[in-house]
Amino acid sequence: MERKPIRLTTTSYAVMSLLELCDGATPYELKQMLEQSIQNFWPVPHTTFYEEPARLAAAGYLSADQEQTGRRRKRYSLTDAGRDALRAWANAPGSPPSQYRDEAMLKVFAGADPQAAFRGRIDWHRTKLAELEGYLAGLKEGWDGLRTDQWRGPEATVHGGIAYHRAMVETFERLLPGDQPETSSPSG
Amino acid sequence: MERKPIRLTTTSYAVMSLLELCDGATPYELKQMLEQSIQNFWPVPHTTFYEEPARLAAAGYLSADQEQTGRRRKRYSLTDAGRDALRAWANAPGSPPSQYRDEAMLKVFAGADPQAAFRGRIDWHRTKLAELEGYLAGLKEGWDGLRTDQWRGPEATVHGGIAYHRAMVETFERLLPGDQPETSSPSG
DNA sequence: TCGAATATAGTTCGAGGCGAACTATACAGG
DNA sequence: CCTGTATAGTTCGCCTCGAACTATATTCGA
Repeated sequence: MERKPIRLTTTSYAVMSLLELCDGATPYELKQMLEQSIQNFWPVPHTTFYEEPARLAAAGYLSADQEQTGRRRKRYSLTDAGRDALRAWANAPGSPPSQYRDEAMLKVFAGADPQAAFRGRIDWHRTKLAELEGYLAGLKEGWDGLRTDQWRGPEATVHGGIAYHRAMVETFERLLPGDQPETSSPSG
Repeated sequence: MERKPIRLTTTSYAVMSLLELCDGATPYELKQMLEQSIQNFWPVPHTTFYEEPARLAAAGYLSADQEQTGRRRKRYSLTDAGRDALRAWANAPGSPPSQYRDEAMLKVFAGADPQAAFRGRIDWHRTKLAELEGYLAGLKEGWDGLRTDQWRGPEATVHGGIAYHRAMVETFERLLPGDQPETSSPSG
Protein backbone atom coordinates (compact mmCIF):
# COMPACT_ATOMS: atom_id res chain seq x y z
CA MET A 1 0.00 0.00 0.00
CA GLU A 2 1.53 3.24 -1.15
CA ARG A 3 1.68 6.27 1.07
CA LYS A 4 2.20 9.17 -1.23
CA PRO A 5 0.66 12.05 0.71
CA ILE A 6 -2.11 13.91 -1.06
CA ARG A 7 -4.60 16.60 -0.25
CA LEU A 8 -8.09 15.25 0.27
CA THR A 9 -10.50 17.45 -1.60
CA THR A 10 -14.26 17.57 -1.53
CA THR A 11 -14.21 15.51 -4.69
CA SER A 12 -12.17 12.90 -2.84
CA TYR A 13 -14.90 12.63 -0.25
CA ALA A 14 -17.56 12.44 -2.94
CA VAL A 15 -15.80 9.41 -4.39
CA MET A 16 -15.28 7.83 -1.01
CA SER A 17 -18.86 8.31 0.11
CA LEU A 18 -20.07 6.58 -3.05
CA LEU A 19 -17.68 3.72 -2.40
CA GLU A 20 -18.94 3.40 1.13
CA LEU A 21 -22.39 2.73 -0.28
CA CYS A 22 -21.24 0.46 -3.03
CA ASP A 23 -18.01 -1.24 -2.13
CA GLY A 24 -15.98 -2.59 -5.01
CA ALA A 25 -17.54 -0.36 -7.63
CA THR A 26 -15.83 0.44 -10.93
CA PRO A 27 -15.27 4.03 -12.03
CA TYR A 28 -18.09 3.71 -14.50
CA GLU A 29 -20.47 2.55 -11.81
CA LEU A 30 -19.41 5.40 -9.58
CA LYS A 31 -20.14 7.81 -12.37
CA GLN A 32 -23.62 6.42 -12.77
CA MET A 33 -24.35 6.49 -9.06
CA LEU A 34 -23.28 10.09 -8.88
CA GLU A 35 -25.50 11.13 -11.73
CA GLN A 36 -28.52 9.97 -9.81
CA SER A 37 -27.56 11.48 -6.52
CA ILE A 38 -24.97 14.04 -5.60
CA GLN A 39 -24.59 15.46 -9.10
CA ASN A 40 -27.03 18.11 -7.95
CA PHE A 41 -24.77 19.26 -5.12
CA TRP A 42 -21.37 18.35 -6.34
CA PRO A 43 -20.88 18.07 -10.10
CA VAL A 44 -17.98 15.84 -11.10
CA PRO A 45 -16.82 15.27 -14.68
CA HIS A 46 -16.59 11.61 -15.65
CA THR A 47 -12.83 11.58 -16.12
CA THR A 48 -12.47 12.28 -12.43
CA PHE A 49 -13.79 8.83 -11.64
CA TYR A 50 -10.84 7.31 -13.41
CA GLU A 51 -8.24 9.70 -12.05
CA GLU A 52 -9.33 10.35 -8.50
CA PRO A 53 -9.66 6.75 -7.28
CA ALA A 54 -6.15 6.07 -8.58
CA ARG A 55 -4.91 9.06 -6.65
CA LEU A 56 -6.70 7.96 -3.51
CA ALA A 57 -5.38 4.43 -3.88
CA ALA A 58 -1.82 5.72 -4.23
CA ALA A 59 -2.27 7.47 -0.91
CA GLY A 60 -3.67 4.44 0.81
CA TYR A 61 -7.29 5.49 1.13
CA LEU A 62 -8.55 2.91 -1.34
CA SER A 63 -7.49 -0.53 -2.41
CA ALA A 64 -7.70 -1.43 -6.09
CA ASP A 65 -8.31 -4.69 -7.85
CA GLN A 66 -7.91 -4.83 -11.59
CA GLU A 67 -9.46 -7.35 -13.95
CA GLN A 68 -6.87 -8.97 -16.16
CA THR A 69 -9.06 -9.44 -19.24
CA GLY A 70 -11.53 -7.54 -21.34
CA ARG A 71 -12.08 -3.97 -20.23
CA ARG A 72 -9.57 -4.44 -17.46
CA ARG A 73 -11.87 -2.66 -15.05
CA LYS A 74 -10.56 -1.57 -11.73
CA ARG A 75 -12.70 -2.16 -8.70
CA TYR A 76 -12.06 0.02 -5.69
CA SER A 77 -12.75 -0.41 -1.99
CA LEU A 78 -12.30 1.85 0.99
CA THR A 79 -9.41 0.95 3.26
CA ASP A 80 -9.65 1.58 6.96
CA ALA A 81 -7.70 4.78 6.44
CA GLY A 82 -10.22 5.83 3.83
CA ARG A 83 -13.22 5.06 5.97
CA ASP A 84 -11.70 6.92 8.91
CA ALA A 85 -10.94 9.97 6.80
CA LEU A 86 -14.46 9.95 5.39
CA ARG A 87 -16.11 9.71 8.79
CA ALA A 88 -13.88 12.40 10.25
CA TRP A 89 -14.82 14.74 7.43
CA ALA A 90 -18.54 13.98 7.58
CA ASN A 91 -18.65 14.50 11.34
CA ALA A 92 -16.70 17.74 11.34
CA PRO A 93 -19.08 20.66 11.84
CA GLY A 94 -19.29 23.48 9.35
CA SER A 95 -18.61 23.59 5.63
CA PRO A 96 -17.37 26.23 3.23
CA PRO A 97 -20.11 28.42 1.76
CA SER A 98 -22.11 26.90 -1.04
CA GLN A 99 -21.59 28.16 -4.55
CA TYR A 100 -23.99 28.89 -7.35
CA ARG A 101 -22.57 29.24 -10.85
CA ASP A 102 -24.70 30.47 -13.67
CA GLU A 103 -23.24 31.72 -16.89
CA ALA A 104 -26.66 32.91 -18.02
CA MET A 105 -26.85 35.35 -15.10
CA LEU A 106 -23.42 36.59 -16.01
CA LYS A 107 -24.69 37.32 -19.50
CA VAL A 108 -27.54 39.28 -17.97
CA PHE A 109 -24.98 41.22 -15.98
CA ALA A 110 -23.23 41.94 -19.25
CA GLY A 111 -26.43 43.20 -20.80
CA ALA A 112 -28.18 40.15 -22.24
CA ASP A 113 -31.95 39.81 -22.20
CA PRO A 114 -33.02 38.60 -18.76
CA GLN A 115 -36.34 37.19 -19.95
CA ALA A 116 -34.70 34.77 -22.34
CA ALA A 117 -32.11 33.72 -19.79
CA PHE A 118 -34.67 33.12 -17.07
CA ARG A 119 -36.94 31.16 -19.35
CA GLY A 120 -34.07 28.91 -20.30
CA ARG A 121 -33.34 28.22 -16.67
CA ILE A 122 -36.96 27.51 -15.86
CA ASP A 123 -37.07 24.84 -18.55
CA TRP A 124 -33.88 23.27 -17.36
CA HIS A 125 -34.84 23.11 -13.70
CA ARG A 126 -38.20 21.61 -14.66
CA THR A 127 -36.39 18.88 -16.55
CA LYS A 128 -34.12 18.11 -13.62
CA LEU A 129 -37.09 18.08 -11.32
CA ALA A 130 -38.84 15.43 -13.39
CA GLU A 131 -35.63 13.41 -13.53
CA LEU A 132 -35.18 13.48 -9.77
CA GLU A 133 -38.75 12.52 -9.10
CA GLY A 134 -38.10 9.48 -11.25
CA TYR A 135 -34.99 8.60 -9.24
CA LEU A 136 -36.93 8.94 -6.03
CA ALA A 137 -39.40 6.33 -7.19
CA GLY A 138 -36.54 4.08 -8.22
CA LEU A 139 -34.83 4.54 -4.87
CA LYS A 140 -37.64 2.83 -3.03
CA GLU A 141 -37.14 -0.39 -4.88
CA GLY A 142 -33.47 -0.34 -4.10
CA TRP A 143 -31.12 0.33 -6.93
CA ASP A 144 -28.44 -1.74 -8.54
CA GLY A 145 -28.04 -4.03 -5.58
CA LEU A 146 -28.48 -1.37 -2.96
CA ARG A 147 -31.19 -1.80 -0.39
CA THR A 148 -33.59 0.94 0.57
CA ASP A 149 -32.36 1.09 4.13
CA GLN A 150 -28.86 1.91 2.97
CA TRP A 151 -30.16 5.08 1.40
CA ARG A 152 -30.87 7.16 4.46
CA GLY A 153 -28.44 9.93 3.58
CA PRO A 154 -28.78 9.60 -0.18
CA GLU A 155 -32.56 9.76 0.02
CA ALA A 156 -32.35 12.99 2.01
CA THR A 157 -30.22 14.51 -0.71
CA VAL A 158 -32.67 13.50 -3.43
CA HIS A 159 -35.42 15.21 -1.47
CA GLY A 160 -33.12 18.17 -1.16
CA GLY A 161 -32.52 18.18 -4.89
CA ILE A 162 -36.22 18.17 -5.59
CA ALA A 163 -36.76 21.05 -3.20
CA TYR A 164 -33.90 22.93 -4.78
CA HIS A 165 -35.03 22.65 -8.37
CA ARG A 166 -38.59 23.42 -7.41
CA ALA A 167 -37.45 26.57 -5.60
CA MET A 168 -35.38 27.65 -8.58
CA VAL A 169 -38.30 27.24 -10.94
CA GLU A 170 -40.46 29.38 -8.70
CA THR A 171 -37.77 31.98 -8.22
CA PHE A 172 -37.12 32.48 -11.91
CA GLU A 173 -40.83 32.49 -12.63
CA ARG A 174 -41.30 35.29 -10.14
CA LEU A 175 -38.47 37.24 -11.76
CA LEU A 176 -39.99 36.89 -15.19
CA PRO A 177 -42.96 39.26 -15.56
CA GLY A 178 -41.06 42.50 -15.16
CA ASP A 179 -37.53 42.09 -14.05
CA GLN A 180 -37.17 45.61 -12.67
CA PRO A 181 -39.41 45.20 -9.61
CA GLU A 182 -39.58 48.94 -8.73
CA THR A 183 -36.43 50.70 -9.69
CA SER A 184 -37.59 51.23 -13.25
CA SER A 185 -37.41 54.99 -13.18
CA PRO A 186 -39.97 56.46 -15.62
CA SER A 187 -37.32 58.78 -16.93
CA GLY A 188 -38.31 58.37 -20.55
CA MET B 1 -0.24 44.22 -28.95
CA GLU B 2 0.46 40.54 -28.47
CA ARG B 3 -1.55 37.85 -30.14
CA LYS B 4 -0.92 34.70 -28.22
CA PRO B 5 -4.11 32.72 -28.80
CA ILE B 6 -5.99 31.69 -25.68
CA ARG B 7 -9.26 30.08 -24.81
CA LEU B 8 -11.82 32.56 -23.51
CA THR B 9 -13.46 31.09 -20.44
CA THR B 10 -16.47 32.25 -18.51
CA THR B 11 -14.09 33.83 -16.07
CA SER B 12 -12.58 35.79 -18.94
CA TYR B 13 -15.99 37.22 -19.72
CA ALA B 14 -16.59 38.00 -16.07
CA VAL B 15 -13.43 40.11 -16.04
CA MET B 16 -14.27 41.77 -19.32
CA SER B 17 -17.81 42.61 -18.32
CA LEU B 18 -16.52 44.31 -15.18
CA LEU B 19 -14.04 46.26 -17.26
CA GLU B 20 -16.77 47.35 -19.62
CA LEU B 21 -18.50 48.97 -16.66
CA CYS B 22 -15.41 50.44 -15.16
CA ASP B 23 -12.77 51.06 -17.76
CA GLY B 24 -9.23 51.33 -16.53
CA ALA B 25 -9.82 49.48 -13.28
CA THR B 26 -7.03 47.82 -11.32
CA PRO B 27 -7.21 44.16 -10.34
CA TYR B 28 -8.04 45.14 -6.78
CA GLU B 29 -10.92 47.30 -7.92
CA LEU B 30 -12.20 44.51 -10.12
CA LYS B 31 -12.13 42.19 -7.15
CA GLN B 32 -14.18 44.62 -5.10
CA MET B 33 -16.70 45.18 -7.86
CA LEU B 34 -17.17 41.47 -8.25
CA GLU B 35 -17.77 40.95 -4.56
CA GLN B 36 -20.73 43.26 -4.72
CA SER B 37 -22.22 41.86 -7.86
CA ILE B 38 -21.50 38.70 -9.78
CA GLN B 39 -19.88 36.87 -6.87
CA ASN B 40 -23.31 35.35 -6.33
CA PHE B 41 -23.39 33.82 -9.79
CA TRP B 42 -19.79 33.38 -10.61
CA PRO B 43 -17.33 33.08 -7.74
CA VAL B 44 -13.79 34.10 -8.63
CA PRO B 45 -10.80 33.88 -6.26
CA HIS B 46 -8.90 37.11 -5.89
CA THR B 47 -5.70 35.85 -7.47
CA THR B 48 -7.57 35.47 -10.72
CA PHE B 49 -7.86 39.23 -11.01
CA TYR B 50 -4.12 39.47 -11.18
CA GLU B 51 -3.60 36.53 -13.51
CA GLU B 52 -6.52 36.64 -15.87
CA PRO B 53 -6.21 40.25 -17.08
CA ALA B 54 -2.57 39.58 -17.89
CA ARG B 55 -3.61 36.57 -19.90
CA LEU B 56 -6.29 38.55 -21.71
CA ALA B 57 -3.87 41.37 -22.41
CA ALA B 58 -1.35 38.94 -23.88
CA ALA B 59 -4.02 37.81 -26.30
CA GLY B 60 -5.00 41.30 -27.28
CA TYR B 61 -8.37 41.55 -25.55
CA LEU B 62 -7.19 44.11 -23.03
CA SER B 63 -4.64 46.87 -22.98
CA ALA B 64 -2.56 47.40 -19.86
CA ASP B 65 -1.05 50.48 -18.34
CA GLN B 66 1.27 50.08 -15.39
CA GLU B 67 2.10 52.74 -12.83
CA GLN B 68 5.82 53.20 -12.46
CA THR B 69 5.84 54.06 -8.75
CA GLY B 70 4.38 52.88 -5.47
CA ARG B 71 2.20 49.81 -5.81
CA ARG B 72 2.90 49.66 -9.52
CA ARG B 73 -0.75 49.00 -10.19
CA LYS B 74 -1.82 47.87 -13.60
CA ARG B 75 -4.89 49.45 -15.08
CA TYR B 76 -6.69 47.52 -17.78
CA SER B 77 -9.01 48.53 -20.56
CA LEU B 78 -10.97 46.59 -23.12
CA THR B 79 -9.61 46.73 -26.64
CA ASP B 80 -11.97 46.60 -29.59
CA ALA B 81 -11.24 42.91 -29.88
CA GLY B 82 -12.19 42.47 -26.25
CA ARG B 83 -15.40 44.42 -26.55
CA ASP B 84 -16.37 42.48 -29.67
CA ALA B 85 -15.70 39.14 -28.00
CA LEU B 86 -17.70 40.17 -24.96
CA ARG B 87 -20.70 41.30 -27.00
CA ALA B 88 -20.62 38.21 -29.16
CA TRP B 89 -20.66 36.01 -26.07
CA ALA B 90 -23.40 37.97 -24.31
CA ASN B 91 -25.63 37.92 -27.36
CA ALA B 92 -25.20 34.23 -28.09
CA PRO B 93 -28.30 32.33 -26.99
CA GLY B 94 -28.10 29.49 -24.49
CA SER B 95 -25.65 28.78 -21.71
CA PRO B 96 -24.33 25.65 -20.05
CA PRO B 97 -26.43 24.37 -17.16
CA SER B 98 -26.02 26.19 -13.90
CA GLN B 99 -24.21 24.47 -11.05
CA TYR B 100 -24.86 24.33 -7.36
CA ARG B 101 -22.03 23.16 -5.11
CA ASP B 102 -22.64 22.45 -1.49
CA GLU B 103 -20.23 20.48 0.60
CA ALA B 104 -22.71 20.41 3.48
CA MET B 105 -25.20 18.47 1.35
CA LEU B 106 -22.46 16.06 0.45
CA LYS B 107 -21.87 15.47 4.13
CA VAL B 108 -25.55 14.75 4.54
CA PHE B 109 -25.25 12.25 1.72
CA ALA B 110 -22.39 10.69 3.64
CA GLY B 111 -24.51 10.43 6.75
CA ALA B 112 -24.10 13.75 8.57
CA ASP B 113 -26.97 15.34 10.47
CA PRO B 114 -29.21 17.16 7.99
CA GLN B 115 -30.70 19.49 10.59
CA ALA B 116 -27.36 20.97 11.53
CA ALA B 117 -26.30 21.31 7.91
CA PHE B 118 -29.53 23.01 6.89
CA ARG B 119 -29.45 25.39 9.81
CA GLY B 120 -25.94 26.44 8.89
CA ARG B 121 -27.08 27.19 5.37
CA ILE B 122 -30.07 29.17 6.51
CA ASP B 123 -27.83 31.44 8.57
CA TRP B 124 -25.42 31.93 5.75
CA HIS B 125 -28.06 32.76 3.14
CA ARG B 126 -29.66 35.20 5.56
CA THR B 127 -26.35 36.98 5.94
CA LYS B 128 -25.85 37.20 2.19
CA LEU B 129 -29.38 38.47 1.81
CA ALA B 130 -28.76 41.33 4.20
CA GLU B 131 -25.51 42.12 2.44
CA LEU B 132 -27.15 42.28 -0.97
CA GLU B 133 -29.96 44.46 0.25
CA GLY B 134 -27.33 46.86 1.43
CA TYR B 135 -25.66 46.84 -1.97
CA LEU B 136 -28.96 47.50 -3.65
CA ALA B 137 -29.40 50.66 -1.61
CA GLY B 138 -25.85 51.70 -2.46
CA LEU B 139 -26.43 51.03 -6.13
CA LYS B 140 -29.02 53.76 -6.34
CA GLU B 141 -26.57 56.41 -5.38
CA GLY B 142 -24.10 55.22 -7.97
CA TRP B 143 -21.02 53.47 -6.78
CA ASP B 144 -17.38 54.37 -7.01
CA GLY B 145 -17.86 56.70 -9.91
CA LEU B 146 -20.44 54.61 -11.64
CA ARG B 147 -23.76 56.17 -12.44
CA THR B 148 -27.04 54.50 -11.74
CA ASP B 149 -28.02 54.32 -15.36
CA GLN B 150 -24.97 52.24 -16.17
CA TRP B 151 -26.22 49.55 -13.84
CA ARG B 152 -29.09 48.12 -15.88
CA GLY B 153 -27.64 44.65 -16.13
CA PRO B 154 -25.88 44.68 -12.78
CA GLU B 155 -28.97 45.83 -11.01
CA ALA B 156 -30.95 42.97 -12.47
CA THR B 157 -28.39 40.54 -11.11
CA VAL B 158 -28.53 42.04 -7.63
CA HIS B 159 -32.29 41.58 -7.68
CA GLY B 160 -31.66 38.07 -8.87
CA GLY B 161 -29.25 37.46 -6.03
CA ILE B 162 -31.75 38.66 -3.48
CA ALA B 163 -34.40 36.40 -4.94
CA TYR B 164 -31.98 33.51 -4.93
CA HIS B 165 -30.87 33.79 -1.32
CA ARG B 166 -34.42 34.36 -0.17
CA ALA B 167 -35.54 31.22 -1.97
CA MET B 168 -32.71 29.20 -0.46
CA VAL B 169 -33.61 30.35 3.04
CA GLU B 170 -37.20 29.30 2.49
CA THR B 171 -36.22 26.00 0.93
CA PHE B 172 -33.94 24.95 3.75
CA GLU B 173 -36.47 26.12 6.31
CA ARG B 174 -39.07 23.90 4.74
CA LEU B 175 -36.68 20.96 4.80
CA LEU B 176 -35.94 21.46 8.47
CA PRO B 177 -38.87 20.19 10.58
CA GLY B 178 -38.77 16.60 9.42
CA ASP B 179 -36.53 16.08 6.50
CA GLN B 180 -38.60 13.26 4.96
CA PRO B 181 -41.47 15.33 3.45
CA GLU B 182 -43.60 12.32 2.40
CA THR B 183 -42.84 12.62 -1.31
CA SER B 184 -46.13 14.51 -1.34
CA SER B 185 -46.87 13.82 -4.97
CA PRO B 186 -50.51 14.30 -5.96
CA SER B 187 -50.26 11.16 -8.04
CA GLY B 188 -52.45 9.31 -5.56
C1' DT C 1 -20.47 -16.06 -38.90
C1' DC C 2 -18.61 -12.13 -40.31
C1' DG C 3 -18.22 -7.35 -39.89
C1' DA C 4 -20.29 -2.63 -39.72
C1' DA C 5 -22.55 0.34 -36.72
C1' DT C 6 -23.49 1.68 -32.26
C1' DA C 7 -23.20 1.66 -27.34
C1' DT C 8 -20.42 1.26 -23.43
C1' DA C 9 -16.14 1.83 -20.83
C1' DG C 10 -11.61 3.78 -20.03
C1' DT C 11 -7.57 7.02 -20.83
C1' DT C 12 -4.56 10.97 -22.03
C1' DC C 13 -3.32 15.52 -21.84
C1' DG C 14 -2.72 20.35 -21.26
C1' DA C 15 -4.86 24.67 -20.13
C1' DG C 16 -7.25 26.74 -16.55
C1' DG C 17 -8.98 27.12 -11.56
C1' DC C 18 -7.86 27.68 -7.03
C1' DG C 19 -6.14 28.63 -2.43
C1' DA C 20 -2.20 28.76 0.78
C1' DA C 21 1.40 31.40 1.69
C1' DC C 22 4.02 35.05 0.79
C1' DT C 23 5.84 39.92 -0.32
C1' DA C 24 5.27 44.72 -0.64
C1' DT C 25 3.16 49.24 -0.06
C1' DA C 26 0.33 52.59 2.67
C1' DC C 27 -1.06 54.65 6.59
C1' DA C 28 -2.18 55.60 11.42
C1' DG C 29 -0.80 56.33 16.24
C1' DG C 30 2.41 56.76 19.72
C1' DC D 1 10.64 57.57 13.21
C1' DC D 2 9.15 53.15 14.29
C1' DT D 3 5.78 49.59 14.72
C1' DG D 4 1.48 47.52 13.78
C1' DT D 5 -2.19 46.83 10.76
C1' DA D 6 -4.75 47.33 6.61
C1' DT D 7 -4.42 47.24 1.81
C1' DA D 8 -2.58 45.58 -2.57
C1' DG D 9 -0.11 42.36 -5.46
C1' DT D 10 2.39 37.89 -6.60
C1' DT D 11 4.07 33.07 -6.71
C1' DC D 12 3.45 28.43 -6.93
C1' DG D 13 1.90 23.85 -7.39
C1' DC D 14 -1.84 20.67 -6.93
C1' DC D 15 -6.35 19.82 -8.57
C1' DT D 16 -10.09 20.43 -11.97
C1' DC D 17 -12.03 20.00 -16.20
C1' DG D 18 -13.35 18.79 -20.79
C1' DA D 19 -12.01 17.79 -25.54
C1' DA D 20 -10.48 14.21 -27.97
C1' DC D 21 -9.26 9.83 -28.21
C1' DT D 22 -8.81 4.55 -27.72
C1' DA D 23 -10.67 0.22 -26.68
C1' DT D 24 -14.11 -3.27 -25.61
C1' DA D 25 -18.93 -5.09 -26.05
C1' DT D 26 -23.15 -5.75 -28.40
C1' DT D 27 -26.45 -5.69 -31.95
C1' DC D 28 -28.11 -6.73 -36.28
C1' DG D 29 -28.30 -7.54 -41.17
C1' DA D 30 -26.52 -10.03 -45.01
